Amino acid sequence: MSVGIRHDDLRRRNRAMVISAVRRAGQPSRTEIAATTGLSHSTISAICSDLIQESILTESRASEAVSLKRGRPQVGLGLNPEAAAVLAVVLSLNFLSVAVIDYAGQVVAEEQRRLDTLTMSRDELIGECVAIVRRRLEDPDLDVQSVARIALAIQGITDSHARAMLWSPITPQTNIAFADILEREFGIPAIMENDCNMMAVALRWRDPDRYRNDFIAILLSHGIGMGLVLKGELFTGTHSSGGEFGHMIHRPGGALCRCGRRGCVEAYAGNYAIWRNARQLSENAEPVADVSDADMRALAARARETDGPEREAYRKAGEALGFGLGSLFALIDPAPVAMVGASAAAFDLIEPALREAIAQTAGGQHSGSISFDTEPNELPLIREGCAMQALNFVDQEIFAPGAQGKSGTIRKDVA
Amino acid sequence: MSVGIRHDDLRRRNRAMVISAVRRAGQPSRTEIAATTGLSHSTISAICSDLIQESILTESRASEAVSLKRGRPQVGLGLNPEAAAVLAVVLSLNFLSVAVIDYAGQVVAEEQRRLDTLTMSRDELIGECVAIVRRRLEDPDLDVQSVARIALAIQGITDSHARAMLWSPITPQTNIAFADILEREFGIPAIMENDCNMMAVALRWRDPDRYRNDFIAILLSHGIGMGLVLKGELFTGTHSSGGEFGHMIHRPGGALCRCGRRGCVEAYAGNYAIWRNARQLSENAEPVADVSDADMRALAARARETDGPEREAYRKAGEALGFGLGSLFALIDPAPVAMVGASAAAFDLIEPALREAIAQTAGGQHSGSISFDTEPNELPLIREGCAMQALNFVDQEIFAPGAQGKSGTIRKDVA
DNA sequence: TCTATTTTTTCGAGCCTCGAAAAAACACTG
DNA sequence: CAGTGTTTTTTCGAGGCTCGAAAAAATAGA
Repeated sequence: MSVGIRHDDLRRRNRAMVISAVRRAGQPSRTEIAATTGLSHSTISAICSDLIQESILTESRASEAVSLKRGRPQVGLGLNPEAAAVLAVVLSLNFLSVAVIDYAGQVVAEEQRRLDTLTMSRDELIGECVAIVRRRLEDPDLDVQSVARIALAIQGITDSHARAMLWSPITPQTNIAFADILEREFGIPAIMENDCNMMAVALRWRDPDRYRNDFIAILLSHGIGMGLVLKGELFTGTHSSGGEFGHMIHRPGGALCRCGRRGCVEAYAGNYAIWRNARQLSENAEPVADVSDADMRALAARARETDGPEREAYRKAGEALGFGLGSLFALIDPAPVAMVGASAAAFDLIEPALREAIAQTAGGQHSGSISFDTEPNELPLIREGCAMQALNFVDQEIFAPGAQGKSGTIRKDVA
Repeated sequence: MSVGIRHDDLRRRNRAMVISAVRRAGQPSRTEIAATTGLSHSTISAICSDLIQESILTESRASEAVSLKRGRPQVGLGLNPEAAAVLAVVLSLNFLSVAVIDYAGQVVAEEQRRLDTLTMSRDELIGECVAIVRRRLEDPDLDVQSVARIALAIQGITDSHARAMLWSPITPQTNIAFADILEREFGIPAIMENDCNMMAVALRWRDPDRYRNDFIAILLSHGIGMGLVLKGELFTGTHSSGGEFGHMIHRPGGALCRCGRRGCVEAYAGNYAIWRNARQLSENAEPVADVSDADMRALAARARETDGPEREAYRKAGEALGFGLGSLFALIDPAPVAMVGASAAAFDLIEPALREAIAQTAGGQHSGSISFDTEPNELPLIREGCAMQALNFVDQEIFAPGAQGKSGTIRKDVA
């Protein structure tokens, strides 16, 4: 069962709260931090003075704008960019990218690389990931000592401990424990995340007003993915990254899905499915491996022009997404939705049928109030989410325990 | 955002841990509690001595069995049955029941009553609930002062704050704030729970080995309901009790559901749907209001005898449940399932088609390892769950803060 | 320069948990 | 039956943490 609270946990947790308050607010004063955390001014003062001593926070004498008030001006506190750095690695179809992000969240270096992920061997794939990380770590401008975390996001299913890729559409390989591999290779804590989950994390940082405690990020791409935040927490399955919205069943025994099964939402709404329907191929036709963004754009253009099979294909996609969302809403209640990925640019073609379908489901009672946002470019989102997830780890697990907390970590390992 | 930890929270939380350790373990010694909570012996000793002083725990000199060891014998600690009492009220179709449960979890009194919920007016329905509670509270054997919580479970949708029934199949009335009504009437904290959620809570208390952190309880009755526990927490929707598994879409535009929509899982697997299919009525036929348990048993008997429309009706039910579970498993990964309710007695007729359907879904890869338990009688489960939920509230919210904690509660109200 | 105002730090009080040692309560042994 | 060993529980002082109140610091306005 859950464990009792030790006395030393208290400081650790409150330090964590202060750090995350600073990360969220940007340049808050001690007074503002006290207000948002509910802790007393004296406690905040003590914690902040520790954190500054440890070079985690910096005083940014940010009197500038706000000095309209009388009284002693507030001193803004900021994250010290040099306190740490993290690496965000994103592996997607035929594409590998890495970014080095400082502790304040700014990108300080990046590198991108085209690969042929579908045909690479297991060792080649791992080798490329290790190599791109190594090149960044060998950058003379980077203090390797400061790199505190590597986060790797991949399209596909990861395990719930965020250690391994279990399955991915971008490679025939399965069960690659990327997190363990990178940790062993570089001696830096690493984590393996699902791409759609990272999209959701990033959306929350980008627009916390809209994407607060409960929302859905759906990736409309070659396949269909989902990142789900419920009650302020990233939702994951019990064993895997979960949230395989694309493989909920839309029509039992229906169209052939890339996963080999039939009737999945993806088999109607994935790019290959839209392509297949637009071409008026059989629902049993083998899904094509890839459809270029240009081809999809052409398809969408044609659908907008004439009421032919292309438009019908998008309609079917909308219907599948709508009934899928309806079933999802039956479970979790309606929530704001972000449509991400190339096909989000064609959401105008998808939306009517989608809304019509939702209206026929349990979520339908609020179908008018459900709002959709679109964001055609998923890669920056995934990278941002990755970076925030990694920085969050540094905040909570490395800096919150503090210097003597390290002995605490060791004790935990021993126990 | 989440709030910092005050110093006084520490004691409150650790008291809560001790209380829940005792509730779980039955008669643990101080040493055992120290082991399960991870707190030091001295802390446990201090907390226990407080709790005994406050008559929340009792020392039960339970040397009896375990005195095979040398050394000072352990002193068992138990919950003091007289420390408090709770009321568990269960409102289901044409049936209202209440039980008084002491702090140790034993039923000390109960009352049941037949009603005609479908035709009762709003005031009559509320009146019956208030009256049955009042009769229990007026029982001279009961110390009214000790009643610390009323939990009311109802078939249907409740709100996520557990205050009101939003919609229920047992009555045409909607939006009844039962929790507020009972609180105002009796001045006792009350809560409004969903019946299936309470089933899940009870299952976990009954068999914590099987129903630990992730599992599903499905009610097979006139309608189809679900209680879901994920990561050790009862899963609820963002606005409502959520988990409306029965209204996930099985076949878009399909059979007419009791909710007025089409193609819901329930429209194939609810008693009325099985009845409708067994009678070979149209899928558009209006759902009947109720099918007696005897009729359903006769249906099942006939389905076991001959391969006619009855058997086919159960097959369709299994198929709908299977594809529904498959979609659910796509979202949360497979988990143990308990089939509860009268139709669980016919699970032998449902299971083959259910497993066949699951095998065609994303959850299918583990379809062999998914295990189903059946429990035909839902009412005792719901009442148990209600009682545990109420007792848990008393543990966490009343006894954990302790005597001076009450000022804390007041301060919270003010803030 | 003085005053009012707001932010931040300082300081002592009050709790809480912990480890070590002591006390308690028994079984076993000769 | 007294002495010894063992295990559980309590006691006690040390060390931390947060809090409120008061003091100090830093500025705008008069």
